[in-house]
Amino acid sequence: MPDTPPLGLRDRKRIETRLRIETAAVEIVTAEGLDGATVDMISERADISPRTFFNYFESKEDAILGTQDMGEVQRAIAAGVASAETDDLVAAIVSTMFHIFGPMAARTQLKTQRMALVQEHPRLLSRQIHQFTQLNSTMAAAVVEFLTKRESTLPRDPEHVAEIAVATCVASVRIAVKEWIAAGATADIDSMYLRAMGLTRETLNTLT
Amino acid sequence: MPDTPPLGLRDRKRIETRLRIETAAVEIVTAEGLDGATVDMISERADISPRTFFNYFESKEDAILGTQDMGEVQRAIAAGVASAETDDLVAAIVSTMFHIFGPMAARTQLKTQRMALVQEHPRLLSRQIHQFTQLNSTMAAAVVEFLTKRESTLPRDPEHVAEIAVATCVASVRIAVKEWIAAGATADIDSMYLRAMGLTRETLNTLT
DNA sequence: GTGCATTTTTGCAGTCCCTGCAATTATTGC
DNA sequence: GCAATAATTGCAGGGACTGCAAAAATGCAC
Repeated sequence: MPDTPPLGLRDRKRIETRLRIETAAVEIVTAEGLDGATVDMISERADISPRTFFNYFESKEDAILGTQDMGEVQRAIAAGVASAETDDLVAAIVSTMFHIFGPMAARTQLKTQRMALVQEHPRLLSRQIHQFTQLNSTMAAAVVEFLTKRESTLPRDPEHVAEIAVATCVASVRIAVKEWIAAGATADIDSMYLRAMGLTRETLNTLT
Repeated sequence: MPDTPPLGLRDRKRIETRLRIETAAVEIVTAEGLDGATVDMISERADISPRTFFNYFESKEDAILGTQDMGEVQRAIAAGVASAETDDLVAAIVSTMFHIFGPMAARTQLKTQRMALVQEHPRLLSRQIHQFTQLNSTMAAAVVEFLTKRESTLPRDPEHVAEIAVATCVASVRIAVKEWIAAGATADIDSMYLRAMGLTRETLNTLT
């Protein structure tokens, strides 16, 4: 972790502008819908020229989703899963996800609105899923490590089983988050975690 | 299953035109890259006007992916899952997927090139995920119907459990298909089906 | 502060994707 | 052949996005 170097005025302005664009994008899309919001509108509210918009983001969708620094997150998740205290794989995966993403989801107006938009617009969801694709394989690798350490009998194809296991848990978390948003994003994070766990268990029950 | 009604000239031409567009799209993108291929080029090679292109496909990406009318597929899947002979939910989902998609996966030059393109261009992958998202919710609804009919004790949240169950099965099928392609797409479909079932079982075992 | 190098912002022209509309052409059932 | 229906097409236009070069802002010496 390199400590923050002192930012000059230039960099501070750049960060602030970026945030202004993200905020404007989320607000306008919330109000006007995904197709109703134009880059011109967003730029105007963010107080920049339309051309500058594309200096900050490659596409309208990217601005709405904001920027994810996935490298950091990936390392954290891998470490979290592999070093989980429990022997329960589901708990290891789900709790790690909440430990990593929970703090990021600290309720700012921006993040909450953004999550709602992702639920609402499939186009955004698929783009986000795509961003998360790399993350899934990282998680799968961590799960393999988890299994190698704890399970006396490994499944025949640890890697593939791990991928499916991750898919299952991620789906549960996604649903729990969706419910959380639908309920107004008021409940605390812990209850969302418990909900995701419960859903997974019920599903496993139903499938076996 | 309604037996094939005799197709008139009109319908035959439509099917043929659609195929011509898909082929032209894949060929040109293969040659020129995703951004180098324009709708105008594709239309010219397919011998239609650019405007007609958009009568067949919503977007350039859809033409490359060869998006079938998902409505048809969705109805088939819903019917397949709901009317499965088995009481095993996993078998119902996985076997329905293979029954619907198996025949579509017959190996052609077109399909092989298409799969390569999807690997190569993240944007196409993103779009494909989008298509699958719609399909997933249809399947989830069918699973709810399945559960309502067969299970004496329904889970507390049938819809959500169904979504997670579908995610799990779809992930298994995806892996089985990936293996199949990696192995040169030579083995028969049935072995792929058995593989997907086996993977799911192993995963459920590991998770519980 | 002043001057100079670097970075950022901006306008502009242009390409491409995609849509609605209305005219034209092709197929179908009679 | 003739009307009904469906497919194709051209056209006008909006919106996303890019390259380029001018203009403004910033950083850094002095």
